[in-house]
Amino acid sequence: MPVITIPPGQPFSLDQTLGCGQVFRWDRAPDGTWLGVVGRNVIRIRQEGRRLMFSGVSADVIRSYFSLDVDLVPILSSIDTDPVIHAAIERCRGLRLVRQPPWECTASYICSTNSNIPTIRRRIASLAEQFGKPVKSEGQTFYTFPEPSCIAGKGQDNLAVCRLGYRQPYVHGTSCSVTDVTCWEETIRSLPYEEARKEMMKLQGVGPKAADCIILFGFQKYEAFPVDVWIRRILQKHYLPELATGAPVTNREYDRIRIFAREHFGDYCGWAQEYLYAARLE
DNA sequence: GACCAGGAAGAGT
DNA sequence: ACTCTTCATGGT
Repeated sequence: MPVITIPPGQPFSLDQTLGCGQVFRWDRAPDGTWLGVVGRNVIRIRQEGRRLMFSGVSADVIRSYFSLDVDLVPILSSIDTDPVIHAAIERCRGLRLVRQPPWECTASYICSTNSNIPTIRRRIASLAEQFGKPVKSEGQTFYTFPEPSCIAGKGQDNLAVCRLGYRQPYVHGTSCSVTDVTCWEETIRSLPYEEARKEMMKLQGVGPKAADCIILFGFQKYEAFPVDVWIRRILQKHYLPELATGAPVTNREYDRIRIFAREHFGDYCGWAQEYLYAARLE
């Protein structure tokens, strides 16, 4: 089995990275091996100290997917501006933002609205099983995440079994809009954050929160700061007490929070967001 | 049953 | 440009 040795001084935790809720298609076996489908490949990967044992793709793909080429220490130093984020960094040290395939990320976060993580995972697994291509590995069958044309082409009837609820027409509509994935990807990639955000929000089912998640997880624009109910709660408690407690995230509040975060945490506030989110439950 | 979950669209102001 | 309402599904 191929091995990557993580350079000394580069924090990395596979469990934190795959378990924090940024990705929806990875499963952890009791022995600590993670299994996931990325692109056309089934990946198995396990961490023992500073060694990563993996199969299914090249070492370069692993390094890129898990952002092991990103120098994490200066990023953590730059966002470590107060005791609250400091505690989150201590607790989740080694968490890295993953480089998610942009289209899969887009469809995933359209499916994520107003839902909990187990439900989101089931929806995305169902999309893959219905429309993706089967891939065999060690005698088991897995499914790639489907291209937009595969979802758009088969009509709404096949989509119904995925039980997306009111999100179904959004997934279908956006699948129809993104006909040329490569071209669409390059367009978004070439735009600066604010413009990419506006462009993403033209897609059906993509509002401010989903747009920020896609830009952060799919396009590595680290100044994005997605605001969901958890992040709002955390910021209300520790940073912005003037926000009303328990209220829904209005549009105006959303902007107020993300602009505060950008100024408070700096250019890498997206990393701060993920550390705060990952540490949310305690 | 009520309430919540990595919200967004559409209608009405 | 800002509220208010509705939306479908599953977990607790």
